[in-house]
Amino acid sequence: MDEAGQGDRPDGDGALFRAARIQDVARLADVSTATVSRALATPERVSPEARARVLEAIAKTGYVPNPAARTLRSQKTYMVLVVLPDLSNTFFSKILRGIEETLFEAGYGMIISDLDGSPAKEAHFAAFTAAGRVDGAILLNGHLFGQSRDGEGQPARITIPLVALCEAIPGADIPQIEIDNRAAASRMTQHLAGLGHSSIAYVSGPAINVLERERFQGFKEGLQAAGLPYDPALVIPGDYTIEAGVAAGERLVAQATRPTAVFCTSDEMAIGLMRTVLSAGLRVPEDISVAGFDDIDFAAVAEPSLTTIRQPRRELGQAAATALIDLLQGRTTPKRIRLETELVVRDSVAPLPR
Amino acid sequence: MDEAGQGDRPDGDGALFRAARIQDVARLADVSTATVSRALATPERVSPEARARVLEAIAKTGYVPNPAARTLRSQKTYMVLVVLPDLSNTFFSKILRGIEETLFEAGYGMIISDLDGSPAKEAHFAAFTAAGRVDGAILLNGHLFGQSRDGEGQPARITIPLVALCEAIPGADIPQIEIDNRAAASRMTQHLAGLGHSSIAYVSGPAINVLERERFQGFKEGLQAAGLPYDPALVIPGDYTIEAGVAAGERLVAQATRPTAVFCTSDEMAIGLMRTVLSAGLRVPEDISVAGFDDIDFAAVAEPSLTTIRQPRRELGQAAATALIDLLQGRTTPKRIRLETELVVRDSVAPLPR
DNA sequence: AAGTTGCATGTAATCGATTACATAGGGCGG
DNA sequence: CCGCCCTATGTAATCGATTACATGCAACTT
Repeated sequence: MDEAGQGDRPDGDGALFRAARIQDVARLADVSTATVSRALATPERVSPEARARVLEAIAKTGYVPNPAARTLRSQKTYMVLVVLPDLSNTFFSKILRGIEETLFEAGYGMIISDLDGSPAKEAHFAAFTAAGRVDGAILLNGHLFGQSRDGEGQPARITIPLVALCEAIPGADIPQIEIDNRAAASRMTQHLAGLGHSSIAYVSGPAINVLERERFQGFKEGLQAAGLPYDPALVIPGDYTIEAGVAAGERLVAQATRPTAVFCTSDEMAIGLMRTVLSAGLRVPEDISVAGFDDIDFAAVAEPSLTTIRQPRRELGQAAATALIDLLQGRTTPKRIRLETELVVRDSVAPLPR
Repeated sequence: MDEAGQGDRPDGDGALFRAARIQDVARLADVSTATVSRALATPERVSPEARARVLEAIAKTGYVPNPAARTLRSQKTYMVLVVLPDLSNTFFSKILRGIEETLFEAGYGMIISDLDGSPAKEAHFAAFTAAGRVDGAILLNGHLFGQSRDGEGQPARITIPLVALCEAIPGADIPQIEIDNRAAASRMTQHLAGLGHSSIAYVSGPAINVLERERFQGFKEGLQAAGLPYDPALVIPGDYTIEAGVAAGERLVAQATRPTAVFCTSDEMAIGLMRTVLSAGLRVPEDISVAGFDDIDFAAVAEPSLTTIRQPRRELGQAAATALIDLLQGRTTPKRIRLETELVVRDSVAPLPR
């Protein structure tokens, strides 16, 4: 054994505490460190007796393998990087929870990077992955490291498994987990049209965004399916934020002739927009119907409650984590996973009054 | 398809790509690995010439120090654990952003643990810190590892620096970063009373919660300062969620005699409550004034917009991260940091009509 | 009975940095 | 001119696990 009482457990005398190492466990169980390691990693390759002694010694010492040492040797970190554009956005945080849950169950930890639109951070995290700090990454930001959103620039040389979540990354040969944005947008558009609305405004996301492109496509398809013409004048630019919704609302109330329905491509925008048009004295849905997208928690308690498209956010996170874990553990995973959305009908949309 | 293609260096010859190690840099700069290490960690202890050669070699090779090796030897991870009760809650996610920002600037990474009320996860993360996976932790959950919220149980032996954020941890000798919940609640109560309300309901947080205790105390103090009696019948139990607000609202509308104002201790509850009372045909604020707490983004666009207490969430996160970094780097930090809140007057509260 | 196979285990190399200690050389005081 | 100190640098130990390889032994084959 070590000097005097080896590391001295404090339970009792308050001596200095030193975490147990594999060596301590090995000594206590009267086996080699190799056997301890095997008892944990590949129990079937160790005799039941040895295993029992090892487990007992581990329980007694409170041994926890040192992750740095383990990583250094095995080149595995059991850490996953999650890259997202805005941590403070409700939409992402529920997805994160799904990710975290699943990773946790599989024994992985999660490191979060809020890019915040900063190229410096992006470079940093690219180096991060290159340095072997994580085994894999889930990208929620719609583009690869070092590449701008429109696909320009050299993607950094990342050699670890990646998974794209929500925003598909065009041209990247990695699994994509998403919803069918086009179909969902089309469905909502047809829902509005089916209620008699023929003048439907569309509040967009950022133009470069993949989601936006798909939803916009879906919007146009929906119009077409309903036999309505597409009028570019009814497209109001937005960026998914509450403020953008407020701005869009101001633009609407200022107009002489107004659409009878507005399809906002995020609930935040829908809520901001409703707020503005209500303040201007219009009624929702009597004077104007408003639809959202995402079904965030506040959609159900907005005033009026918001008709929207529900995205299974938690499940999206879980699916992405599962896909990544599959890759990390050498299994295969589908290149594209699409989860179902749901049209949630509430009070902010009404039939066009006669 | 892994071999041959993936893993080999695209720039040029297609030789196998292997991340540069300190050895490679040392060779290229014609110095020892010790000098490379010193050139990075303590540049002033290396001659300018050697430093220049090292930096050049690093640029050329794209060398990034292997964190596992560094950690193993130096016992520093440059990682911070953030423990929080609910990742999907808007309130926390904005705080997280403040934390992440500050940690990032100081060269630290962030690992997030969403406890989700699970003791198993808690044990896991306690082991996590014990295993030296992080240098320090920020606790947003109001209690120490292994200790239930009411302070029972042995706190796990955590030997790394900790900081408590938002929810002070009674009895723990660690820096606490928070707002003055009592003063803020008292202020809001007096605001309501000052508008003529003498029957003010209070929708509480979870009873065991430290925030709740302080806010409740502040509520009672505010009543007293305004010369109003405290009536236990006007206290409605809640837990900060939208659903709790909805439930509280249902309870209110069912009552024969109603208070003229309601102070909800979270914006989520206020919004849920408003929704319910509005649906029941009451008007806010004409029939009943509603106040919230936190000033989340949706407070400003609620219908009506919500009078509330603004917590500087981003700054809280930044302050906690700064305090922790100070501790990690051997500096001292105040035991208690209190950030200012602000009473935000909007439309959900009105003077008591004559 | 000799040879083969395979299991359980131990020995020691290894991962890639940091850092304690050793050493060489240059400047300076006496 | 000698010795001392200080600076810059190199050598090698070290962090704590995993794992390639070696070994001993029992069981099984022929």
